[in-house]
Amino acid sequence: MTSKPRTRAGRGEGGRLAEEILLAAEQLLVEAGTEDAVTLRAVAERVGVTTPSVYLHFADKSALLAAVCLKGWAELGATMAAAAEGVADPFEVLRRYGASYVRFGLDHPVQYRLLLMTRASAAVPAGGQPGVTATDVTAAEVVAATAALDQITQVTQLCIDAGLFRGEAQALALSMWAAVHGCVSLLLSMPRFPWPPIEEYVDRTLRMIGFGAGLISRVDAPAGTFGSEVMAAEFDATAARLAARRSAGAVDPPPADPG
Amino acid sequence: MTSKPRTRAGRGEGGRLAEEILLAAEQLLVEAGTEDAVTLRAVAERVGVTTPSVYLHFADKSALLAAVCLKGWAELGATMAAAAEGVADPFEVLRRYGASYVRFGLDHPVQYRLLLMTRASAAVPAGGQPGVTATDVTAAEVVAATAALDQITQVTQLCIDAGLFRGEAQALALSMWAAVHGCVSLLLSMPRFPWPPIEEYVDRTLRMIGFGAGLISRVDAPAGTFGSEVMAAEFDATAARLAARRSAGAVDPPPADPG
DNA sequence: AACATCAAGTTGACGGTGTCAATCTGAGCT
DNA sequence: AGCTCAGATTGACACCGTCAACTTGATGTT
Repeated sequence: MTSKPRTRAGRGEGGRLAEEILLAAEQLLVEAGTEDAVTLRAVAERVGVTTPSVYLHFADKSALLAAVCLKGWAELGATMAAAAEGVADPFEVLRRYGASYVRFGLDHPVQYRLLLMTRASAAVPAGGQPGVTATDVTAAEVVAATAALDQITQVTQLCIDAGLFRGEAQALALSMWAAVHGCVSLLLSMPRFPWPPIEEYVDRTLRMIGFGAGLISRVDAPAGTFGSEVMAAEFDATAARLAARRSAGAVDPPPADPG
Repeated sequence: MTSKPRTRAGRGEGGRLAEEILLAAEQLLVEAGTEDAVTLRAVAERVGVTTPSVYLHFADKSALLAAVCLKGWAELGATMAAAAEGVADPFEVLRRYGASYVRFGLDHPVQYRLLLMTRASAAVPAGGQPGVTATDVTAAEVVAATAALDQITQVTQLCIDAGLFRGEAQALALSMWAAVHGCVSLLLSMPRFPWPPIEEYVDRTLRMIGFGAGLISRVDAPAGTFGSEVMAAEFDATAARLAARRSAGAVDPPPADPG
């Protein structure tokens, strides 16, 4: 079964196997598209090593899976940043962050589900350094997950500074996170549901939560009430004026196709 | 191990065990808080029967788990309806639907996760009758999941009829679903994250997505653009007028504490 | 009341899983 | 050349979901 003879690792170089194991696990994960295809035996065989050897480098199976997820999530921050590069308008940055967040989730469905759609990954992000030894991943795991949130929070703060939002950046960001995460989660959980075109769905959700953030952060309605009839007329007037000023060219030109 | 002697079931009455199995599985699920505590052996022992007997009533383990989830989700529709009973304002109904949806998810964490936070439960809700034989649950599973969505969609349509929203009800409802589901999913996935008070978090998210729905459904900005500076002033003016009219008592009185 | 029927339930086993204690082995230092 | 101990293996354990073959007993019929 084992193909390569595999020269044994030297004294200090034991960590080499760790990387190979990580890679093999990741391959199995994306190939099969489900985490229960990632068997310690399958991983070990692919690397060309016996099963219990995995335990020399990972505390247990869940630690291995966590490490795999972590590896994928490292890209997200950079991806989001790249999607918003050169964009000055913080509101537009927010939209692009959201869009690339969703795209990332759909591109890495298994990792996303493992990290953010399972029970009780540890949390309290205080002081968690990414100095991950591939064993105490549980702490670093949450750091990776909240890194995206931090990025969103920062841009939200910029929106506040620009006078577009009001209130606490973190609070607004958490709700926007819920919206984008909800999109990803639903799309992943119900792939056969008759969704509208994904891009439209995501964009509509982003505009709703974004506009909502702008408006709600200025309305000091008591928590727990919506108001109703008044709003209809008010929204109409606002929408009309926004459209008018928009067509007058007072804002950023529409960006190129967000591919 | 088996406590009761268990009189054998009669000819046509084989379905009696099915219910007991279902109940035992549900108990194990909520007691342990995780689905992998629900072992066919554990379930069988709790009922007082041997393991393979389960297969006489459920196709396999996943069918059993699906049936358990289904049982829990049956309540949701009624819960949502009850939460909005006697409320005339469709916008307020929407808020209460959302709040009770989230509350339901947090109250049934395991069932919620199993049904809406795992991979690829079947879909295409067309014509799926809830005439569930406890075996072909996969179809009825999705019916239960989308029942809540349908309820939201209907009230969204009422909001459209009332002139509060514009556009396609289903599309708006899907985005609002993403927001509330996102709240539930995040709260369940990261219980140790330093969340703000849950009620505030949920209410804020609901107001954001609700206001956003009202506003965005009237702004025909090209998809993929947000606009920016203009909005700030516009939002200020809108918020001020909304607050003024609100304090003039033009809308529904604030509801009692939504407990 | 005796009997045959066949759904309801059991027995025993298979292959697969994560995990671990005990053991071997060989690369690198002395 | 030989020691050392990190690196890797052996063999086993307990548990899992699942199934084919078997037993049992409540029921409808005679």
